[in-house]
Amino acid sequence: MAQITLTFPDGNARHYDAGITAADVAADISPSLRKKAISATVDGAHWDLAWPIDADASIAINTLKDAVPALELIRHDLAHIMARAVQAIWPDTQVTIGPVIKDGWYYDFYRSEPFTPDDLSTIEKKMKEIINARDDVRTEIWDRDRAIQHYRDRAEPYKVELIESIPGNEPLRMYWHGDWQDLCRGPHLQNTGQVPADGFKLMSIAGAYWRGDSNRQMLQRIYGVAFANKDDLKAHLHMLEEAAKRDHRKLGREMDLYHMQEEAPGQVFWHPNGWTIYTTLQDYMRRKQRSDGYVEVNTPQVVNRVLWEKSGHWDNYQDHMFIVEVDEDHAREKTVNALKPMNCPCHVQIFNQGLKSYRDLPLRMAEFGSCNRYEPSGALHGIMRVRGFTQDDAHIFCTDDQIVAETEKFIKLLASVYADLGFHDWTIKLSTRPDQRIGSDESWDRVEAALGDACKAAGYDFTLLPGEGAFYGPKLEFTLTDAIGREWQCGTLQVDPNLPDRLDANYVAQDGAKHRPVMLHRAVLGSFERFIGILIEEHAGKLPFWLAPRQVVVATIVSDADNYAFEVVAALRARGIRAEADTRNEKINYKVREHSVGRVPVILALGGREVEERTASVRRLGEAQTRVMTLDAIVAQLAAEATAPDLRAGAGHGPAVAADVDVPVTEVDALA
RNA sequence: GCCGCACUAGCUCAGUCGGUAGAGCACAUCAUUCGUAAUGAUGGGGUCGGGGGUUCGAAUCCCUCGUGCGGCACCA
Repeated sequence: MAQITLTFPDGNARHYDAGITAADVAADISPSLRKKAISATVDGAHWDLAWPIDADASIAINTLKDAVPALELIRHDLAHIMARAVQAIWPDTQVTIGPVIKDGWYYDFYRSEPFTPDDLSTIEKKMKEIINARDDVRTEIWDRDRAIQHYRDRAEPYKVELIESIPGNEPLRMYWHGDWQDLCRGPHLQNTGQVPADGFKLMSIAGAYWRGDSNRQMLQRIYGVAFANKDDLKAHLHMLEEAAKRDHRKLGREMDLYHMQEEAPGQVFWHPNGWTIYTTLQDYMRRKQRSDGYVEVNTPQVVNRVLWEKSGHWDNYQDHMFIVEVDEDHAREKTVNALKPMNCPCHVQIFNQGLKSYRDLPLRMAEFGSCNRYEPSGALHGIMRVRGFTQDDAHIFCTDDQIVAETEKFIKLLASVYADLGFHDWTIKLSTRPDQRIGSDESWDRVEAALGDACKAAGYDFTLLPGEGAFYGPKLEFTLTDAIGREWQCGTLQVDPNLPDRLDANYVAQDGAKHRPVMLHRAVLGSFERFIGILIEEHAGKLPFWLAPRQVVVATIVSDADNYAFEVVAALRARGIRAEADTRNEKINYKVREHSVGRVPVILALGGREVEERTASVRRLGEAQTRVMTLDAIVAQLAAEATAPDLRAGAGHGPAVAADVDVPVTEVDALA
């Protein structure tokens, strides 16, 4: 028997017969380790204790104290334990797949009767029985035919299909605890008793399509979360409760920002407070874009279907457009229009007016474009996914050679905006060529590389989303996360050589001939609606002072201070600060609480002393401490804080003055 | 769009077995002039999401439509 050398994390090495299992290695170290062990890490791979090791390797024995492998195994085996529990309670249930996900796992079942929320506690109880039974985990290698026959005999067609779709002809690993069996590549715990029985919770039931295909059977998915112990579970559940308090839908009501109602599903009724955030953000973006060399345009809302047919959207997205029919003069055929679902075809119409020269490129054409898309009902989500929204949209018309530089310039603009708005944790995803696409592979190679290079040049990493690009070109997605960690695409940049072609855009190049420009579709915020939703959740409603809809409330303690309160409000408003007086006949405690709940960043309290001394007691949101300051000092300080970041002294992104000067793009470029 | 769940006063929620709807906050009026997260009293407020059905009788049971929530699918 050949000998192998296994090296331990402390650098020591031992020699064993080839084929020794990780469990035997653990036993060789100590009997207690053999008992506590859950798995091994062999040359970096997560290794089942029962698997043989055939060659020299590094090895580490894992116990429940090793968080990464432990959580992986706990969650993984809980998926199997849950499937066993479900089949024990409802034997007519078919099992499909059950992977580990962030914080837990899910398992998809087929059963004719729906699971109810009450069933979750029944299943949990059964799972705890299985854990307490401490059944040993056992695996066997089967060949495919035997496995397929087994699942045919058991009337488990989903498993049959699963095996048949596994490429190659390799044998499969079968897995048991007790008399329950599943198909699984492992690794696994030694026995079900190694799962902490009080560290998991079943969370929800949901529908999910078999194999993610909406044309196929809808299965029932049960989600669970699991941690190494009860305290970690409790901490996780507590975090979810805290996150729910930051939900923009809840805060939107509490702060009186907006509402939505049945007659206009997926569309926002902005209230004065919310609209203040919106317009403040829009003013800011307008300045940022102008100083970055964009020109701003505005295009029609209702556009004849002919343009959408030319652009190709009618074929692909007709069902997702709001159709507007007009019956002029009772003509036999009504004119069919669509509310614009995007701005790009209209921007090409502007580009196409007159002749464009290569000297005009890159031409950066921006619009705060109101769009309407008939999104599927199930997709709507607060103000984050809506049917009526406004993009901070722009299209950069440029040459192939300008793609890298323009993309890098855009990423820098986006990074500067996100930093100004308090976001430091965002990610870039590069979506590459899908199966169904147009254009040559060489062209895809070139453009995908251009986007990746631009990211690196701007100093940012990205992750790949293979096959997720649009049919005409790759895209960068810039994602932010909401209160409970769901990711939302906000910024985007897409390379599109197709639309200029379909809409016959061209420019005259150095050679005197007409050439096609490339279009970069790009947005920093994405939609104002979604971005404001994220902004609210990120700041838990406590927006930066310059964005806060109600910046200062001047609250009187006695009615003798009323006139001074109006004077203070007037002084603040004279400096552009959003201030209002609260002279109601209420106690200061009451006023402080109400405006704190309403997320007003600064409360100025006025009593007899303050009237006397022309001061105010300054209370910042979230701080119990107050500071008495003179009125002049307060006005000066708050006026400074109310200034948008791009207008502050030393703001790094382009001269603030230039923002208001109307100059052609090329000249701004020269300035930049 | 699909699966499941929900919808009761402006908001948050209670409402037993089918017997004619309640609380707190908010709002209004009055009293109170108060020093940093809820002063007290009184009062008004409801087509129980819409429609249909079962029943002597429906917030409650059934059907249907709408909207929302959690997922899935979708996201030009």
